[in-house]
Amino acid sequence: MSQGNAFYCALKKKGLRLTVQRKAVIDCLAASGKPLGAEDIFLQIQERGLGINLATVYRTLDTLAEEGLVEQVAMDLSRARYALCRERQHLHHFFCLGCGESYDLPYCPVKERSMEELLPEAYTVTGHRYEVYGYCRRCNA
Amino acid sequence: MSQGNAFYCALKKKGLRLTVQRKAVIDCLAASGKPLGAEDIFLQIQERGLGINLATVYRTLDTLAEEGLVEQVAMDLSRARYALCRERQHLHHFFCLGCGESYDLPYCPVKERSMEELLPEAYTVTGHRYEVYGYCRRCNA
DNA sequence: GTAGCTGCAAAGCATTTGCATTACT
DNA sequence: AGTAATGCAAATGCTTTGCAGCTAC
Repeated sequence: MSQGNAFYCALKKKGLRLTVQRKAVIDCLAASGKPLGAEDIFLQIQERGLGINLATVYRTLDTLAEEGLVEQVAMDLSRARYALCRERQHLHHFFCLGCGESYDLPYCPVKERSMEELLPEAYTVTGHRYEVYGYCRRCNA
Repeated sequence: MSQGNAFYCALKKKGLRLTVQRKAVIDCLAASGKPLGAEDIFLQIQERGLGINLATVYRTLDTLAEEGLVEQVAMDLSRARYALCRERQHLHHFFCLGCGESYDLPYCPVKERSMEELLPEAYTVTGHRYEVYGYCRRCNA
């Protein structure tokens, strides 16, 4: 409820309905510090006592992604993970291969060096993905 | 046969058998400029008249990936793509959303700036992913 | 000769879809 | 009221697996 408010508004502005299920998905992603898979979201919502269908979670994530409110993360190629998009900073993560936690990377390669100087002429860049893998402090012990 | 030779040797060195099917998969990836999915590889090998089973393609790609000879590419999260690893330069790609072609990126964010200066202390980096999406010259018209 | 591979067919999962019902606006 | 969204269950599609037969070494 708290942090998700901006996302509620964004949905309404786009003419989409603000349902209990959509709120729940947004809240869940907002509460979690790390990217979540559809099943994770489904289970967490159920734990909170709210009923929701897995198919609805998938459809909601699809919708949010289309509206640019959520982004797919490649961390684990065998299942899609999603994270809320933040306004100013890009979504770049460090993933701990030990505990699975993720931490924000305060660095975006595309921001630092313009793509134009790296690509042939007449190419257009519309997006990018940048993720780093390794072990966090705790798991290094 | 041509470019894949180094990969044949690598397999043998690791005590793995050099079968017709494994050669075919390596050759296919070496011949293609862009990352391929298992099905792509399967079809291309069949077109060349060689028989192979899809399951074998998957198993071969798994094996090659375990040995560090092949890398999964995140381009399309709905199906895994693979590319041969090259010795010196990292695997970073620009993907054209129009025609699906991929072009090598002559730039690696991790090489340019050491990760240590960007991450908290006692973190270890073992790998990363960096991919750029957009439109190539031809598709921009 | 023998362990490692392959082929085949069936199983496993994540994700999607069709359709009737429900509930935002 | 009307339409978009949900639930349910079945379908889809990529990927994996068990097992018997084959083959590289």
